[in-house]
Amino acid sequence: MQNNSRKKSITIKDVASAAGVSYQTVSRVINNAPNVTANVQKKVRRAIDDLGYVPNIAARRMGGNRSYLILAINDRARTLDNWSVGRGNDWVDQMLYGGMMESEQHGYRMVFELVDTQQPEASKQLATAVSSLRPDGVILTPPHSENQDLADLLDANNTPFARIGSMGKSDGINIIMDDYAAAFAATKHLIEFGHRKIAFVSGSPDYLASSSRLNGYRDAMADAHNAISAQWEQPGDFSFISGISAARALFDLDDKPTAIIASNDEMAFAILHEAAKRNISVPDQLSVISFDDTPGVRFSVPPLTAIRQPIAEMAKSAAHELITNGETAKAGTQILLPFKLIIRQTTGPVTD
Amino acid sequence: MQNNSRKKSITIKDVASAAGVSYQTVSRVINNAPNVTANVQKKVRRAIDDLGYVPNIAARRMGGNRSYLILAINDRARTLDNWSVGRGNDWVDQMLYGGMMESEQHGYRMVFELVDTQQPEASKQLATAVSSLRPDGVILTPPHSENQDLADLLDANNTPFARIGSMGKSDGINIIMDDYAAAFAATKHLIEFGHRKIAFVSGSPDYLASSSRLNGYRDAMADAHNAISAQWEQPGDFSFISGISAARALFDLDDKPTAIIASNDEMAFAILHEAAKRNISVPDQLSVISFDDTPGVRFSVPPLTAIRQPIAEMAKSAAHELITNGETAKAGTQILLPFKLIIRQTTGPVTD
DNA sequence: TCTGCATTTGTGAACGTTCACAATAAAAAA
DNA sequence: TTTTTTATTGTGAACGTTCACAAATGCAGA
Repeated sequence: MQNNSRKKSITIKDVASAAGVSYQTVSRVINNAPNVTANVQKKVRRAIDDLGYVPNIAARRMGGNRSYLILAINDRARTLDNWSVGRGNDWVDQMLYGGMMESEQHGYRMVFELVDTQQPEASKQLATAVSSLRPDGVILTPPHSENQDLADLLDANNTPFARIGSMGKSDGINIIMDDYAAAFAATKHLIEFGHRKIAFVSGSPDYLASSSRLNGYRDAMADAHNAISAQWEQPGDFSFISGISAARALFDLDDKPTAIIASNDEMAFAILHEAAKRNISVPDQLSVISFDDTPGVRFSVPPLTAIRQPIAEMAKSAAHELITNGETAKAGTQILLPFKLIIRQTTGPVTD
Repeated sequence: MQNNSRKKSITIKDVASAAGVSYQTVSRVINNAPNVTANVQKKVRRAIDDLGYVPNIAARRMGGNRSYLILAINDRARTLDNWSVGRGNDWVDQMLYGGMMESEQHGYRMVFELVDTQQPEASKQLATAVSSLRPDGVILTPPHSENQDLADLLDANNTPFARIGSMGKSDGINIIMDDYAAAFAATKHLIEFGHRKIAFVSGSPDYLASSSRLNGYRDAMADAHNAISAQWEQPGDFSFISGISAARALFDLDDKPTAIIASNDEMAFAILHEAAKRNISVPDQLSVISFDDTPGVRFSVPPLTAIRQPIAEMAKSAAHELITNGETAKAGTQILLPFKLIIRQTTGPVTD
């Protein structure tokens, strides 16, 4: 089978002549355009099926102003060592699953780009990918979803984008989980185990998620007629070190909490670390719940009970939004998705 | 920023007029074509940098007969439950890492498609993806790398493909690990722990990998002047049930082996299962090594020591081969990659 | 029946590249 | 020099689709 000549494929014109209509009519059918008689529709669809015609994505991009491509930006950092102990970046897998399924339904494709964490490399890589592919939308995942330079670049390029798993920003499309409800549920989970003295380590106030999570905790406590001692609400900024400070402050209290909710995994690790140092056994003497459920969480000792971001669903939602609303929904849309509480081994009943 | 009109981008003609040459000359520079004077090269490259020009991949596809796209086919099956315990499909992640890095260097992009395991859906999905994208190459991963229907389809479409992690077939480009060396190393690892009575459960004889692995085992044994009792070589077919049969046969022997090498993870699970049933403690009374290191392996009790397929490297190699040799290397190329022995908790010293 | 308007269908151009080949410039041979 | 050959540069067409608009058809109201 020689292949020196240009590859021949079935084109829209082949379908047109098979169906006895013009190529533009075939195009209308493909694009579900209005004003095509049912009869013609049927003829064309039959011809498409008979010939096994599939529109060429590159030609569609050339002719029109859509590329039928969604670009997903993920973090580049990973290592073989991580993989061999199961610490792969499962974001990619889940995004592909959620995003591809959705994209496919609309005739779209997803292209992945692994981007450096540092500027200016990140901007350069993104710019190249965008110029080359001209995607109809870009999905940003952590840590890039927090990178304003990338968002600005996309704005300048007039390319719609969605941030997923971000802590909440006010421009672009933001796909976030229902932080309030999640915090409420986490608190309730602890209350059901008999905990009353539940502490909360909040995240950086720069992010919308932080206050939502705090409010969820407060309302769940109020709901259970559980008074909150002011000292149980510790400030944090999502860093390990801020988690250590919070843990120390809480463990030094006379009226120690029996459970702590940390606003992210990193701070929860810190709490576990500090507890181990003081021989406070988890979950016997202390229950801990964290937010985000990043991959490393499964490997803490003991494995953390955590609120998990619904990554696949977020990607699906992001793709959907970009494909159907991309051009119009740039104004700071927030899309709220349900969370999931993954119960592992850091939560248990109170043991007096 | 209005966007009703067609999106304007920097084209090859913009670069041409900026550099004071014809667009074809710019094209030559982009494609590293010969017969361009150093001086003109420099002028053009400067103009490209100044304008931030990046060739449009869709237009390149339209004009020429390359699409600059590599299509990676992965298995569609996955579930949220798996993800929450860390059983994601890390193939996707690693392939993206290895494949993308390589593709990028050549101006290529990777597109992923998750394909059903059953025919005829699999063929249909692949056909659609191929017609729509017209990729310059396709990478097939397990279990699709063993699906001959897909290979035939690609052949009919005149689309080069590479199978990675397959057990070895004789057409297309096959990226496989060095099974012989891997089996040799696994055997040696056991010998170093003091094992002499090492059994081997082989895989289905339909696959090239099976005999390579068996030979590696035999040669390592010979190398250590370790005689192999005929009964220690048990046949298998990669299935759990065949692993059970082999385990029973071995455990019933008077001269029981102290270690078993299984030709894949599935059969190793079976051996672990049967050992537990008979209260044979691993690794104290029995060491086990498996091949492939599929994600589930880390979660066996105890976690299996295994030979790992170098997925990222395989993807890299596959992409490289398809991009540089795709058209010509269809005739059954085999590319051998180094393996890696991941030592976990099913191997240990002999305890008499 | 005819006019006018809405609906449906068709035609030419454009998108940004590469290909095939033509034209020019440079180098070698006469 | 002049001619021939070779290396370099340029031009028109093509790729497969959509867009913008033009043409044809259908259908109501006069």
